[in-house]
Amino acid sequence: MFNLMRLIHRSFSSSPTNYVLQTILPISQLCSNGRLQEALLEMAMLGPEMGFHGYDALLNACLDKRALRDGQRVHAHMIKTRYLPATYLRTRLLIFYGKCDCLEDARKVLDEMPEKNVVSWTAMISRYSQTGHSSEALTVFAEMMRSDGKPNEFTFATVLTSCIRASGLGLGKQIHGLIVKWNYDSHIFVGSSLLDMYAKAGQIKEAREIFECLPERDVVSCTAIIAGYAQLGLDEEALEMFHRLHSEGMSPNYVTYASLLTALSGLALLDHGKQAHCHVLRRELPFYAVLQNSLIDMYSKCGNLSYARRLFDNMPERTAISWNAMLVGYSKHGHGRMEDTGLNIFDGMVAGEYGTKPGTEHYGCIVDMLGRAGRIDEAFEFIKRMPSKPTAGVLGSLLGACRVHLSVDIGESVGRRLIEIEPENAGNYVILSNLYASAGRWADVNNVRAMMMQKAVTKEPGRSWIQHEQTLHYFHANDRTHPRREEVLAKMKEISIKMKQAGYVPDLSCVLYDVDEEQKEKMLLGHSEKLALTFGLIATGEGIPIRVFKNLRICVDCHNFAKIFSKVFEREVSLRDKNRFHQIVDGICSCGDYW
DNA sequence: CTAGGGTTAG
Repeated sequence: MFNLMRLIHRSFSSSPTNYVLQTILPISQLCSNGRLQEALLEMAMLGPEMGFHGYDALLNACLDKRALRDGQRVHAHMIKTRYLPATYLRTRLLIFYGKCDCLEDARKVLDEMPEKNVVSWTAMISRYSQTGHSSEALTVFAEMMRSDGKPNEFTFATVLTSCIRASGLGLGKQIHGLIVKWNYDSHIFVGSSLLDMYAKAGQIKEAREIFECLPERDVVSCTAIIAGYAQLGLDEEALEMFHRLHSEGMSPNYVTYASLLTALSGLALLDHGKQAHCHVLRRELPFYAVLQNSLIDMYSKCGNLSYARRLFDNMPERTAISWNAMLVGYSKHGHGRMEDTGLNIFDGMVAGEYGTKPGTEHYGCIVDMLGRAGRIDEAFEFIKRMPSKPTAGVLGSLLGACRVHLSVDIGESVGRRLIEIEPENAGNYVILSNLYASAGRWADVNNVRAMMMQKAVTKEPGRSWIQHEQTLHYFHANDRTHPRREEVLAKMKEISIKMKQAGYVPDLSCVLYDVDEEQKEKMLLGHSEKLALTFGLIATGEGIPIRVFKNLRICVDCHNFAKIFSKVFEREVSLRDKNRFHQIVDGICSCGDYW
């Protein structure tokens, strides 16, 4: 380098163009030595002779430091000296503004470019998409297509991520068509973006197919398919793909672990979750908030609140998600009981104490809270006072509360309304018919069933499982598939007698069929969570806690059964259902029977 | 010069 400089010096020292040596070379040297301010002083002394190299060096230095002010001075200098930058330099300017989060300025640079190329278009699209401005990203993409710009693999990889967020799968499919037409579909970046799009749209089969057709796979594409499954609650499939990633010789990174943990929390596999945690620590993967948040969630959903709390306390920086995960943990474990505090906070919001007025989601929280506490009338009044139309989520949580607290009238009105809004959601029909059943209104039960059949809505079948020696043992209601079902049934007969002696009274309102009482009792004993509990008693040694999981919400009768079970057999029982954790010790549940 | 996958929430 030094020799080269001397060479340049010798050949140009007497030439009129030796400005390169005297001015621009020092500027780029100052820039690369991090002495940006001095370089800017040099610039101030010069006119248009700054030229391409001078501006390029300065802009690069400003970009490195994200020095917005300084970059603006460079830009101003170009304008003042009437320098007309070429496409490359304009693109650098665009990227600079984009990375400094000045999207409007970046956009202006793009608009004023006499000739745009793929890079300038793509840089703009990518900045919009990375800052969450999905529809703007799509607008720029559309403009690019209209003005005959030809997208490349970079453009496709980036634009697809905005499709699902801003416009739905329709546009995504059209772009998919272009990708196939121009042969970018086997490109690994484009492919992982594509499969991610289909997965996020719920079309996991398509996503899997794209994944399988990729000529090569890497951590990112594997993580995309794992995350896709995990986000849809297809936890076993997610685990399967995680194993595949391993067996194909790749190493998971922190994003992979975050998604893996989602799947593990879904199945409540605490031991595997701990293992994943160990791997993360041993491999010294970056401990970003994303990863910590998913660990907090995993521990809390797997029943280990104190670990979750320890992680939370040790976080150097918490995001909103960390707080949510922790709060959800407490509330699912029944440590909530904070209706009055909640109402206070809400009133404070209305009074403007927190700088934000309550929005739909806050009204939703209050409705949920009141509903769980059995204050159904108040919750219903609250919904009427909401500033906007109540969402299906809010109505759904109130309907659930009506079921638990047997408020038939309000439940009926909420349920009917909900079915109008969400006719495809099987849960709505099921809860409404449960409610009718508990009131003995069998004609209405049949009516709702008929509506369900007519609209061909199907409900996810209820099942419970228990982990034993690295295997998950699944049970359906009246299970006929488990290899040890005979043993379980025999044991069930035996324990039901002991249970009754200890005060278990079957809650017949939990049966959804109009049959005689003896039949009802039999049906109750066939519930999947009871079968899993019984299996746990057989399979594990004395005094070992039994942990059962259910994919839907646990029924009132099974909850009661489990409480007495824990007392009679001196076992700690933990029951995790779709929404909540029930930690039962000596007949007392952590939820305080507050669902 | 420009690119893909991520945690919570009835």
